[in-house]
Amino acid sequence: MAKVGIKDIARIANVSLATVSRTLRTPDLVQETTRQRVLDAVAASGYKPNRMGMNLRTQRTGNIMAIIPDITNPFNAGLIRAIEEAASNLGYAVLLGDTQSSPEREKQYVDLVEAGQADGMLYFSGRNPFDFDPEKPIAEQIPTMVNSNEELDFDGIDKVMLDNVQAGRDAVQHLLDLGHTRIAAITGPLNTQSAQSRMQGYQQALLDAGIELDDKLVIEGDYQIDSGVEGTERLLRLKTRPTAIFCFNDDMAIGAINVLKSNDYRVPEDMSVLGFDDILYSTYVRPALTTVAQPVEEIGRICAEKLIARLQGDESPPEKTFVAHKLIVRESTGPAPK
Amino acid sequence: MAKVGIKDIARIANVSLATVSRTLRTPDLVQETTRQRVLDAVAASGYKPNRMGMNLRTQRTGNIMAIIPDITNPFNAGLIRAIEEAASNLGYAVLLGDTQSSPEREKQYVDLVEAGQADGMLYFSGRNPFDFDPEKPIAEQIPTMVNSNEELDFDGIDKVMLDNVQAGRDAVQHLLDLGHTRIAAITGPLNTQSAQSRMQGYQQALLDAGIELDDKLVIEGDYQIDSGVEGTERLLRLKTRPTAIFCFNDDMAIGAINVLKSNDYRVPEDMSVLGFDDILYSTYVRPALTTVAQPVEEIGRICAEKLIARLQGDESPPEKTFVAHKLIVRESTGPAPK
DNA sequence: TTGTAAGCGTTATCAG
DNA sequence: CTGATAACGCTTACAA
Repeated sequence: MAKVGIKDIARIANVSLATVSRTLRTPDLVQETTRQRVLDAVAASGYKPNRMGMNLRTQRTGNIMAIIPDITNPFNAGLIRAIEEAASNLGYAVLLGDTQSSPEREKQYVDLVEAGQADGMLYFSGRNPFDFDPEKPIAEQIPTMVNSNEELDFDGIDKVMLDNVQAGRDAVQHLLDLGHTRIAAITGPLNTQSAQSRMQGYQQALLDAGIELDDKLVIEGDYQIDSGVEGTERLLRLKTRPTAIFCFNDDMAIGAINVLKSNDYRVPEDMSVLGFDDILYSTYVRPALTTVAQPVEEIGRICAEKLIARLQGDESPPEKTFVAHKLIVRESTGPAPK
Repeated sequence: MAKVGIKDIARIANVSLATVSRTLRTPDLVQETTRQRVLDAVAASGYKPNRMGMNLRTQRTGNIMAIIPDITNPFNAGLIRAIEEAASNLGYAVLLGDTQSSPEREKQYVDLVEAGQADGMLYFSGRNPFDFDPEKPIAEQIPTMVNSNEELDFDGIDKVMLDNVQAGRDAVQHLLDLGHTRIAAITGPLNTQSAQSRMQGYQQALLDAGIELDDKLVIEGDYQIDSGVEGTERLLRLKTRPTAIFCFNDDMAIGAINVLKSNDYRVPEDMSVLGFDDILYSTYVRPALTTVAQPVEEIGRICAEKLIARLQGDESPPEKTFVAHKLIVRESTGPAPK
């Protein structure tokens, strides 16, 4: 590309560099006729102010970085879309950091932000990538950020969270209400806060209902379809089988239903399956998935808007915003078999 | 964040700015003892070279931008993941531009690249966002780029493409082989090159088999689940119904199967359904989807590697790389009903 | 209203 | 092997 710079415009329009810059940034400060001359030159030459120069001078990039475990998970993809939408409306571009849950990759992307490649970041992991001094104020040691999905174990930053304990309770309560007593769980990785909390909700609901916990009915998954498949296969081998399976996300529930059908179980007549997230496909699976919906659009939007507000000078104390989950009853859950 | 700069390091290590920079970029040029002193200072202070300064000076950002219609489409998400993976291995970060197929958003992201926010771009749309002079060499008028998925109507850039005509033929031939003669198509948007080409393949296969084309059997979709739903509903209302539906992507096929089941059709006994893309969910839908697979991982990787090779000085003539599709027969297609 | 000039944080050139 | 210094392209005091 033939590079045309601010100097060229200045020469063509016969003004100084400053005037060109002002015409583009603060047109009011520039006389009508001069402004027009400059704009004409810009249009004629197709000049685009160079971001690198601009970024360095203004100390901002106009980028925010989203650090996320896996973009092929539809929940995450929806999140990114919502973020992208909100950010774009506010004049920011989104840098994507897909980490495949690798701590090294997480650190690597955080480094990029700390080096000024982005003005701030959205962090959807529970692993602390920083190495800060807990004695000193945290805000001064880390980049501007919002944390969501998986909660970090320190305060002093904005967080957008779901009440996963209550969500877990609600899910199990729905199954209890349908008369189930042997309720299995295929969890997420148990070193994540989301899975731990849902697990806690699961246990609380059962205990409150006077049902004894059974280790055999809890299987650790990894939020991927395959682990729903394997988990369900294991459950079906048990001498006393469950009558319902609470999967900690929809992907695993889809895997579960698949195995059940392959083995001639009717869902929900023989076995109820409950998911989590309410991804698009949950409506189209047969039977349609009963699931705990997370408000993806809202989460993504709030995250982006909150971060950008901070970048634009919002100094209010960091807060934890809770978003509401909602049980969506479709066809994959039904009364416990006799 | 307390900003520590190259100056601070220079002071602490008692060397000049230049030496600090050299220690980090070209350690070989620096004496062992000095190097150690600098590295110690860097480690102690947690110094990260500022990208903005670096970018401006070196005239590169280390970013590539991926401009894509919709990240929530699993095929696109897989593409982005593959790109991200390959780019990250080569030391590049990926800027995401989700355009929701809006021409304005496409232009907007291209502008960002032209302004130097990224070193090059991957462009997955068929709409020309440029305003170049066809007389002059194109390469000098547009940023370094690779085009894929939907083909742009000009040459002189690298492209990574599927043979959509042949893929369409193969899909229809599979249905013909099963004895189907009334084969419907739910297409993508007919202003896209991918849909046009698949359509062409569809027509060719039918004509070659001596089957007359029937406009009523062709319905324009938009690659979203809903349009598969609506398209199928329309087909079912026809006096003489088709016995097979070729959907131009898997999402629409999933929508189609859903409608069929709701209306008590057995798939594939009463109606065959064929998809395109081979997204992850196509294995888990019931019946599992017969589909034309695109090698997503390969496409993403090639795109990223090709672009980065260009950015690193590859001057070979632009080429069009073809990737191979593959018909994957699962359960959603079967012999035509009598 | 406009121009001059400093400076953002690097890297690269050129001496020493 | 190391240091001084210019330059990358832009914005923004400050001066005129």
